[in-house]
Amino acid sequence: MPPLLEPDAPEAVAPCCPPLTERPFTAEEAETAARMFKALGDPVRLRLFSAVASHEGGEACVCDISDVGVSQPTVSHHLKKLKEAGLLTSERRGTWVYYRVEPSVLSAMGKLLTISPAAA
Amino acid sequence: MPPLLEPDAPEAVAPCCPPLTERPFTAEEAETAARMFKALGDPVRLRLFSAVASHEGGEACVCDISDVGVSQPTVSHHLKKLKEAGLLTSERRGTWVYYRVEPSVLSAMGKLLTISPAAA
DNA sequence: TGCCTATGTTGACGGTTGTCGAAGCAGGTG
DNA sequence: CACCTGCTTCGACAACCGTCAACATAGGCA
Repeated sequence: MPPLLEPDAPEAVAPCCPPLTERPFTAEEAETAARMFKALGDPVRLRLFSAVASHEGGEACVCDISDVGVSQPTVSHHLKKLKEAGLLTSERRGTWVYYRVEPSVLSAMGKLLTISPAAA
Repeated sequence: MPPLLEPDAPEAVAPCCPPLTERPFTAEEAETAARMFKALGDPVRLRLFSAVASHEGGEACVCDISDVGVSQPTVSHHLKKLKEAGLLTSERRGTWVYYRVEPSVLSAMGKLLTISPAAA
C-alpha cells in the first residue's frame, strides 16, 4: 500500500451537534461546529466552496474555480483548509485535481440552524 | 431622542445571498455571507450564541450565559462581535443587559445551505 | 530522457484575532 | 452622596491567518 493515505480529518462533520437553538452547546460541540463555520468564514473560501457546490456534477477541477482574485498557491491553501474542515474531498484524475462537496455537510450544517421546538 | 443610536450594522443579514449550491457566489455575496459564518466560527461565540438562542423566550441576560470559561471582558467582546455581525441584538433593562437572536438570521443562514435544484 | 502544465508545499511578512487586567460607565441601594 | 454590581471599553500581547513568490511534485507528451 503506498503511503498516500491522507492525514486529513474529514470525519468530524456529519453527526455533529443538535440544533443551535435546542440547548446551549457544550465546549466540545462548539469546538466541532465552529471548525466548519470558521472554514466558511473567509470570502475566498466561501466562493471556492460555492463554486464547487454549484458546479455540474457536484465536483469541479481546480482550474474551473481558481478565478477568485488571489494567487494560485492561495487557492490551493484555501482548498486544503476546506478539506481539513471536512467540507470538501479531492481526487486526482490524470492531470487535474477534482474537488467535491462532502455530501452530508450541507444538511448537517442546515440542521444546526434549525429552529428547535424547545426554542418557542 | 438621546444620542444612543448604536453605530453597529445589524442590517446586512436577512436578504443576503442565494443558496451556496445555486451558482458561484460573487465577491460581494461572499463578503456578506462570510461575515456571518466568521462570527460563528469561534467556539466561545458559538456557545454564547447557542446559549442565547436556546434560552427561554429567545433572550438571555449576560449573567445567564457568561459561564463559558473565559473572562467577563472576553465574553463582552464576543457578544459585541456577534452584534456587529447582525446575529444578536441587545437591550439594557435596568441593571442587566439582555441579548436576543435576530429573528431572521437562522432562516437566512439555513437557506444558504439549502440544496438548490440546479445542483443535481 | 527532458520539457511543459497543473497543483501542492514552504517560508516569510503584515494584518487580524482572542485573551486578559485595569479602568470606565450605568443603575440600583443605602 | 457613597458604594456595590453588571457590563463595556481600553491597552497590550501572543497566536493565528491570508497572502505571495519561490520551489517542489505529479502527470502527460515528445
